[in-house]
Amino acid sequence: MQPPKRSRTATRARLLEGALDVFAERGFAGASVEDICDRAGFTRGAFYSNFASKDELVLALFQATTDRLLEQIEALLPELASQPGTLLDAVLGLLDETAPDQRQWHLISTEFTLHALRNPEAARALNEQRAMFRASLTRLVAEISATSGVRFSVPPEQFVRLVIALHEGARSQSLLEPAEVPAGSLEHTFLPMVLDAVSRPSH
Amino acid sequence: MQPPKRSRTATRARLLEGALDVFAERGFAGASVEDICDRAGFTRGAFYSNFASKDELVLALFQATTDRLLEQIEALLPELASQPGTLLDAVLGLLDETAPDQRQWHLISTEFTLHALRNPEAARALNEQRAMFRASLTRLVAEISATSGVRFSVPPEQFVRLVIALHEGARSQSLLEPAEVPAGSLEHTFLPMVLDAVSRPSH
DNA sequence: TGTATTCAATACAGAACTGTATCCTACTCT
DNA sequence: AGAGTAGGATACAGTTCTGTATTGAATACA
Repeated sequence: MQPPKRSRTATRARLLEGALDVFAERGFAGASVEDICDRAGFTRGAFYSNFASKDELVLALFQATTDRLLEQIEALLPELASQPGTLLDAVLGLLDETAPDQRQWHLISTEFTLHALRNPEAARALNEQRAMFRASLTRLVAEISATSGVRFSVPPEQFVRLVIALHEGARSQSLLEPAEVPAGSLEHTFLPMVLDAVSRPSH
Repeated sequence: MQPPKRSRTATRARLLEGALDVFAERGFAGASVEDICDRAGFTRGAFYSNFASKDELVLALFQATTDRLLEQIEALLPELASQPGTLLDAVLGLLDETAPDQRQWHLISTEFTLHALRNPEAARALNEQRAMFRASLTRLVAEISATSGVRFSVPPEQFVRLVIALHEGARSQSLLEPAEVPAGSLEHTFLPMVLDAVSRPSH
């Protein structure tokens, strides 16, 4: 069974891709279905042939983005864990490399977070994804700290939560004032202090 | 010249108040002018008699909220600076007391931040407001650290940026998972470590 | 080669939204 | 009391949006 020349999955993918761009530009509620279709080079007919509604698109988009993100992380993990370098470089590197376009990713994920804060179903999906994300980071932290013989005085997941919170808050400032707050500056000046405070050599 | 029974400024205020609620519930683009008017107990006629457009309302709302916020801060500053207590308690207390309804304030300010990231004019206004906000916090930090005889190894404003970034990132997590991340927990476990690392007794 | 099916384009209906123009009411001031 | 005016309600026009129904083209299959 050969795939038809115009494959269904390909147009779905292009629609999702277009939605990502348009949502980043105009926000979730501000983007019309037609905007998304124009961006993808289709008409609304194609859209409603692939998605039941705009809401369904949002969840599908989130799931697709999430899946890709988690795949990337799993691919990067062994490399980062084995390579020499500090724990912080590995963790912050992972946060950055999984989101090559910082600005777009920040807009999209913040938008979706707001959506989740108003929509229980979206909240469940988001929390699930974030839990897996934290789990990956926590594993990375655990491995590196184990090989370098360091024990934490706080649960590693708590530390991961801190890193994520600071990273997201700092990214907001960096995007608003790129000149005053270079990307990563807050993390790189303060996280080493925390790491030093919570870590102590094992034995 | 007595003010008319239906004062212009009062309806403006009620419209702004309604806009705050509705924007928090449905987002900026998701809220219609009619929604806002219904909430405030007026019709669109009153709205367009007070604002030129929905966009103008957003800026006005931001300015009004900002003004009130800065007033509150200025009122709280002397009290916090003089009262006994740790520097962190004062700073975090200020952050919390200026936003009694954490959830609504987070939704609104995040929404406006996204708006600013797509709209240079809004970005200017937002950055200006945030700069004044940081200035207040920085002054508070400077006063308390001076009276307690502590010097910082980093610029105090940098430290304030850290506190804000962490606070905002942590608030997002707390709202998404209230049970797992109690409000303020990340700040209270990690900020003391940073404070300890950056401060040293003067002389 | 002819038929059936799948997918996207087009045309359309109904709703909602913004913004305007007009009307009405209530207050002010003389 | 009566004229003038300010502020808000109502009605309306024009646009835009979502979602559906129909049509057309291309592919699979017999």
